[in-house]
Amino acid sequence: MLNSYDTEDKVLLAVDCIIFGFDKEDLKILLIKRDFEPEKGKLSLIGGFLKKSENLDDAATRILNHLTGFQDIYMEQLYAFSEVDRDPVERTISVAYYALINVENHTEELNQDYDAKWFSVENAPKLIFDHDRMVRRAISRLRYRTATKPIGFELLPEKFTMRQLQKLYEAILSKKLDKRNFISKINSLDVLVKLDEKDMLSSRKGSYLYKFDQEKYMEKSTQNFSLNL
Amino acid sequence: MLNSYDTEDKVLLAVDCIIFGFDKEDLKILLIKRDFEPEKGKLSLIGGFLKKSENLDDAATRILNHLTGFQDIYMEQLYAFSEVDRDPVERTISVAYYALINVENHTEELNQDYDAKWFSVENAPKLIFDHDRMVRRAISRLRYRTATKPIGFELLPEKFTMRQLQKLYEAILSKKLDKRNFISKINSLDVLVKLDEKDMLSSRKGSYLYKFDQEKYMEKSTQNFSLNL
DNA sequence: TTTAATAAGTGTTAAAATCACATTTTTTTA
DNA sequence: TAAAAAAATGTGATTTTAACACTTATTAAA
Repeated sequence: MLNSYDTEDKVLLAVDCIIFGFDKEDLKILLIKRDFEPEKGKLSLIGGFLKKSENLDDAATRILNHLTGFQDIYMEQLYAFSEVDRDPVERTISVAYYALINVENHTEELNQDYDAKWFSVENAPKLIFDHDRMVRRAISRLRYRTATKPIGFELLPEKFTMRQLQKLYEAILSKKLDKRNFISKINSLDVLVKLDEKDMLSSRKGSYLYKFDQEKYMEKSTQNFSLNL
Repeated sequence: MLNSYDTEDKVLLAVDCIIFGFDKEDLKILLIKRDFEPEKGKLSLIGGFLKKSENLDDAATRILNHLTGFQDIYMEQLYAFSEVDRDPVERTISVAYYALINVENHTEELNQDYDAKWFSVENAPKLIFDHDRMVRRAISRLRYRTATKPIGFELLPEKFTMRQLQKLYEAILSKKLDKRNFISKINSLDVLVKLDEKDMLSSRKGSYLYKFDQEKYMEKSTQNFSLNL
């Protein structure tokens, strides 16, 4: 059956995922050694192709789950990369997504069939194709997101200290923050619950653990706010 | 020649353009009556398909130029829309772009072969497919952009009054602004040049015309800044 | 020619937000 | 019991933001 679209070009649509993780100190990204030509053996983002039967969000979720085993992950569409020669094999447009996860909770479930490893975002290795550009754009989006959504929490374990939360924001924004000012700004968001429990690993005194107030957190995630750190 | 991508699905990649214009009072978008089935006769964004030989930015520019005659227009990629059934004819992913133009300067050069007309963004008509969603997302991006780039200027004639600039920002943000505060914030951006000329159309006293300082403007457009209105 | 009308132009002040900054507390281990 | 280590906590100065009203320049009408 003919239709007016029949003379148009069709292309491959890739989905590449920038997976951010945090391990108490540094912001990391998950990379794999590409196991097919071209650029076999080089480092690459986790990626795959869109199927006709799914939308891009679903494809991103499927690809992430397939290559890592991760489920229920925060993902957001980033940008479509479309330079004509970006993939030497064939004309491919790639829609990048970024995801946020907590390294600790997810490292054991990492699917070992694929050689995925965490790399620090600072001094990251060179990636194939235009994947470096994707990472740079993802970082810049992530920085913006911290100012509009309570996003950083996705990267932390369920219970965490203020210090850890601050380290996370410092890693994302790549700058030092003042402890007292940070705490009062975070508290003013009104999404945290202070627990009676202390974390005794980091100091002799021990530091209080926090978790978020699920309800308030969901509320703030759907609204917009402004957090200037 | 076979390669590892051969078993993957290929899809049509559309590019749809949200073209914002400003006519001294209201923020508008340019729409066309679709002249082919399905949904023939209904209102739609300006769109077309990506060719294998071009990237998305080039496709957006080509499509805009072809359907309107406009050239040298500010465009920015917005988002990829990919619901499986978004286009009933065939699986199509659409990457939306938005553009900003000055209605006055461009209405005469509007290509009359296509039945393109300006519609107010407030009380806009219902559009085909998911084009309404695209418009909503474009407005929200545009609002954000006003806070980070000297973007609004693309929508004004070369010489304009402070009043016109304020009206533009009011239309984009959909709220009233204080005249004195607005002027001082704009001036602090340091991109405007006050001319000796006055616009005598709007009042008996006449109001000074401004243009931008090209050099400073370009500087600020590439940097980021923060303008809270 | 005087007056009425119209939008333009212009500063100040109070309130709120931001930033810089240092000491005390708790606990463990030597 | 003293020393060490990180946690916890508040204030004051500065900057930014927001609210607010009268005077000026000009033209058209009386």
